[in-house]
Amino acid sequence: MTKKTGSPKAEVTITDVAKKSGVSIATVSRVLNQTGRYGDDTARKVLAVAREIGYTPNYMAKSLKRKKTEQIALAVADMGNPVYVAMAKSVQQVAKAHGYRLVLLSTEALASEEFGIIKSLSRQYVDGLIISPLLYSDEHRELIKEAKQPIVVITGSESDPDIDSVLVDSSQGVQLAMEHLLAQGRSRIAFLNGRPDTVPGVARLNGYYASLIEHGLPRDENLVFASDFTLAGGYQAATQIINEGAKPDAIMCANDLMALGVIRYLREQDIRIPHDIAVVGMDDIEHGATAYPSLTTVSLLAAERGRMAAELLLNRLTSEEQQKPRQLQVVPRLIVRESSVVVQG
Amino acid sequence: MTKKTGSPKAEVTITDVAKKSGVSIATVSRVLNQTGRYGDDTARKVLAVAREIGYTPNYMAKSLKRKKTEQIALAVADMGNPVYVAMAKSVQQVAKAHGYRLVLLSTEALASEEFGIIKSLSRQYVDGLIISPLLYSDEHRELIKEAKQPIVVITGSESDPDIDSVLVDSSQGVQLAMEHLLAQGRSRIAFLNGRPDTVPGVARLNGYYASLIEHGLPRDENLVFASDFTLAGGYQAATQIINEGAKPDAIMCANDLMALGVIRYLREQDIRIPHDIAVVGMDDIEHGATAYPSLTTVSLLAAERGRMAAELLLNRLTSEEQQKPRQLQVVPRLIVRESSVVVQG
DNA sequence: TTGTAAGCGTTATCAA
DNA sequence: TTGATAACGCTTACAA
Repeated sequence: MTKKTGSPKAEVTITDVAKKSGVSIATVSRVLNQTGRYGDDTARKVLAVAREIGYTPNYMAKSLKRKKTEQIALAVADMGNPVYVAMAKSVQQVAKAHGYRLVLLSTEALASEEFGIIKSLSRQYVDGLIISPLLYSDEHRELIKEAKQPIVVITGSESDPDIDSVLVDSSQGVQLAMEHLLAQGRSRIAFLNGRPDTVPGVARLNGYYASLIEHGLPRDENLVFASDFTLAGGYQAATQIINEGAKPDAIMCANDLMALGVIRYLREQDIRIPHDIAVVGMDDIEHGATAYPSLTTVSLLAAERGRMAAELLLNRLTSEEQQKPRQLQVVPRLIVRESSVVVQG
Repeated sequence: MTKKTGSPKAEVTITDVAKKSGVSIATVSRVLNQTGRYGDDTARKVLAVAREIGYTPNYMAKSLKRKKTEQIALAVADMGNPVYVAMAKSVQQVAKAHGYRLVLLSTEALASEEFGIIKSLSRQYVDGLIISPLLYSDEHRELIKEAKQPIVVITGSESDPDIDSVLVDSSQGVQLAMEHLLAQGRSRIAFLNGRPDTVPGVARLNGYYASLIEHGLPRDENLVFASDFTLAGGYQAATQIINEGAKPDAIMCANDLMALGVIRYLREQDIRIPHDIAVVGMDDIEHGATAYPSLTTVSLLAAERGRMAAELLLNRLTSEEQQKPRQLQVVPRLIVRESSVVVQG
């Protein structure tokens, strides 16, 4: 009997193991899952046969029956943003500690993808989902409530009492940074937003306006810019900010990636940071600390939020009793580095 | 009839739809999948009912029957490394174009995770896998050949003719960079490796030694360092390189992330780059172009390799005829930026 | 055009 | 301690 190379390898099932070891499939199942009772000899035999013929369980069948996959998913807008990677890492830790695996889903900032994931969660083969949606409309919320699997949302400050959420008020974060900039004597502060039609986009812009009002500063639309939440987006927007003559003495960026792009452009133009223009970001990604000059930023505690969300979700998944939805909150923290304070001397 | 809030939502199945619309489950299936023949009226009715009672297919059952999930997985060592993100993005594009979804798996540089993924691929609920393993032992290869689902490996130059692979000789890449540094008049070139027990670690170190030999340079073990393939790893190693008195005039880093960490430390110490020490990385991540000074690097065409691997895999998945395994290769490219050439004037 | 029924590979209940 | 057997929710011959 020869094995035809390249032919689709036949699936060896629990039935094969049962036949070859002369027991019933029920017994094989019990031995393999160490459930119920079975004899020592039987176990040895079954295990040996299973190894010999290369049995490997079919998880499709298994989870169809058990109604669980022991996997959770994390859906974020852009894996290219280190802040989401940091979040993913802490989610993965928690998941692993509970015997769950993490599946990463990148929506590429597409609302359609977000919808798709929520709508047919079972297609992801997971028991639950953590999602940090870029868009969070009523429709999103409706879908989330109707979902058959537990979902935890990581988002801004607008919470829905019926949805498990981990919140952070990034508008407040922007205000923190604005205070700082103002305290440093900056007065023409430009705001570089990411996509303004997104949850973070809206919140951060609002924070900017709120600061202006609080400090009795004029609202100058010529100082407001928008681009993508990316390095390239920041770089590209910087060319605009500089060349359209807005003449700011500081640029408040909606995230670190953009801020890094801005720094790059300013440096290329020999504009001194922070002397000529101060730059502040948001998210506290590792590259910010490493940049030159190092980037002042506002931490939104991504890792912490990931951990909280994961614990919330796993608690839902593993605990028996029905608990009502919970909203957890985290508060932004300002991290001052070189890009915003002029060193005298 | 009241809906008990918070109670586990009951799964609505194809049977419910069938009952409520007064047809058989077979018909429902046909309508929902637009397969076989069915009457227009029936279709309308079924669709309406399905929507009304919120039917959503159970993918577990579906793929148990059909033996396909229309998903593929990409397993990489560290999602925190932008080079893998770039790779993931191009894989995702190809996958999407073929109607497949991409599931991201991060092994956190753990060999055990890599093994686990290959061994029980069915647990990932995917039809195929692309893996860029940090370790690639005989055992890895054995497992890959025995796998029931197609696997494509993205790795160095040591190919196995029985395994679909996308290769790049990073040793050659290091040599390219070394030529460049030597041409710039550097003579005490330190090598900062990542984990030396990994595929890239071994290859890159070999490239370094090969260059030395080729140019008749002495092999000085005091110039060889190793750390993690991360930003923090690079930073930490730089403190060693500088403080242990190796006195190099250039540092060849095994990847960009490490190089960025090195640059950070050198700058903190007011060591001029490239004047005092030139720095070169490898991978060509976006942050390298943005760094200060911008980073000379060697592109290993990550995006390109991702695309090739994805196409190879999807071809396996969708084409009927059995083809024999293929090995594709890509060649490294030097990208010269500020960190390695002194500008005169 | 539709329905019946046989699986897909498991787990789990119930007898033996 | 073990074995039949009925699900799990779906697709797909085969019949009607």
